[in-house]
Amino acid sequence: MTNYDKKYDANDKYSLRGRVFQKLREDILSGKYKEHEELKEVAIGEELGVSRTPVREAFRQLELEGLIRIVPNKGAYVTGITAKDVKDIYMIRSLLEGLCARLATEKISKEQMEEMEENIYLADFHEEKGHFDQIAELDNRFHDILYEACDSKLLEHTLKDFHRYVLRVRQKTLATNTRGRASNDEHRQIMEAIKAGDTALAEKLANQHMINAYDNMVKNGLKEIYGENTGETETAKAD
Amino acid sequence: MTNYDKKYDANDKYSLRGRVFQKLREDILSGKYKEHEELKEVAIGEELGVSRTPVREAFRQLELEGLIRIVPNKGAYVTGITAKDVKDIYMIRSLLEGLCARLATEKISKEQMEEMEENIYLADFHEEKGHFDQIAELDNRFHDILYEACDSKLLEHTLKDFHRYVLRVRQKTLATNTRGRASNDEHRQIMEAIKAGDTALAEKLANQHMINAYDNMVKNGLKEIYGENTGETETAKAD
DNA sequence: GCAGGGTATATTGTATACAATTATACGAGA
DNA sequence: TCTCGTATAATTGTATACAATATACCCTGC
Repeated sequence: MTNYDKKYDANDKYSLRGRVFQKLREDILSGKYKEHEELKEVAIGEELGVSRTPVREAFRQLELEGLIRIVPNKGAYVTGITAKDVKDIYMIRSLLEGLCARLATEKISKEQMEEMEENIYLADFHEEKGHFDQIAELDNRFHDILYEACDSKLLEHTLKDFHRYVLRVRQKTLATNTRGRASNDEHRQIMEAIKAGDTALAEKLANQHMINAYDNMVKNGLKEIYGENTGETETAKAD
Repeated sequence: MTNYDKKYDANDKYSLRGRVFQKLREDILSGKYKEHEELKEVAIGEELGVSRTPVREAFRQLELEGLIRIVPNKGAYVTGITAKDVKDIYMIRSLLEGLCARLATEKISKEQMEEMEENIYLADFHEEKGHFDQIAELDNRFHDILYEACDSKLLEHTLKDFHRYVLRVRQKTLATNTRGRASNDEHRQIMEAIKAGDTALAEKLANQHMINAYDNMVKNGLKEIYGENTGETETAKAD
């Protein structure tokens, strides 16, 4: 939750535990393991060529990240994510992204500002070309820059948690071309407010950005398809 | 992070791992293990009469809760909590407690409402008697009621995380008699706003409650004594 | 045929053994 | 005396063995 040092993160990619953790998280977020699917220690271990020990430790971490649920003496199950969860996350994120934008306005470095401008420029380019994967990638990156710029490890970590969590929605909702452009336009406005040093505006725009993103999801049938495992693999803008 | 079911929480108190986890968390929060102290797997294991396995798993959880930091192949260290961490937490909590109060206004059950009123009544009583431990206990409970009443597992879990985390401050700051009464008065106002169904007021009051709590900490020398391990054991109102 | 119980099996929980890594102590050489 | 390197000890990382628990199936009795 706090005091994170990139070099020694729990996601330590050099230990077996860390690799198992990352692999499983990836596979859950990408939809390889479906909701409510049971994860068996030996099966995962054999698949990755490791013993149960690192797998078990990875499970404990995944549980605290909310990706799986461990029932004592029974098993580990991929957690479901409900429409209400998504709604709650966006309510929370709306406030916290606003706070983050406000702080970032005062703390952002020159390099971060430049990367943010470049990000928006590139997103425009890929938008015209219809490169949806790159757009999604840049969208994620925009928010990560913002998180890093707020100069609060705690807020950064909290927001990254929520952001990562909501990425699962991409497995559930369809891509909508229009949102890509709208989202990037909102990013640009936020960036300009930050550049202009207008804390209040930056906060307000970031608040609204989340509300818009959520509204877009609802419009695109979040509620209808939720919890049904449509097997849909198309990516959506999850912001 | 979500979908928590009390019965099968990670804090599972029947497994050794769960007990070790709770014990260590308690000991860190209570100050038995000081900041930057190294926790050795065998030592902890022997002390609690268990092997390294459950200790290691507990460590992984404690790390994700931010209470310790694990350096690969080196050791586990109790994380420090800086004055800036505390400031950040209160900024975040100010927003989220506000959101929570707003949601609770619409979702609170009759039983929760009654417990909240009783809580305030009892706090008044203990305030007059000077029962500081009970006041602190009731203060914590007030917030827990609020968290449970907002009808959002995610928000509840997030707020409880932050709340628990900030309890460590009690090891660092002195008790102030005046804040106890002021805090309870604020609780009463929040409760009355919720009871009256005034969402906007409830949110605003909860926002301000956090700001006041933080200001009080700063006044009482949070910055000065922070990170110095004063060995002070007196409890403070951490709200 | 069905309900209840018990045994077999699968799976997780814990302990221990072994490997890899890091820290420490000590001595040789400059 | 200082520095570097090597050997040794301490500690964590991983694998495996064993224990406890839950599940499934079959068998028995009605």
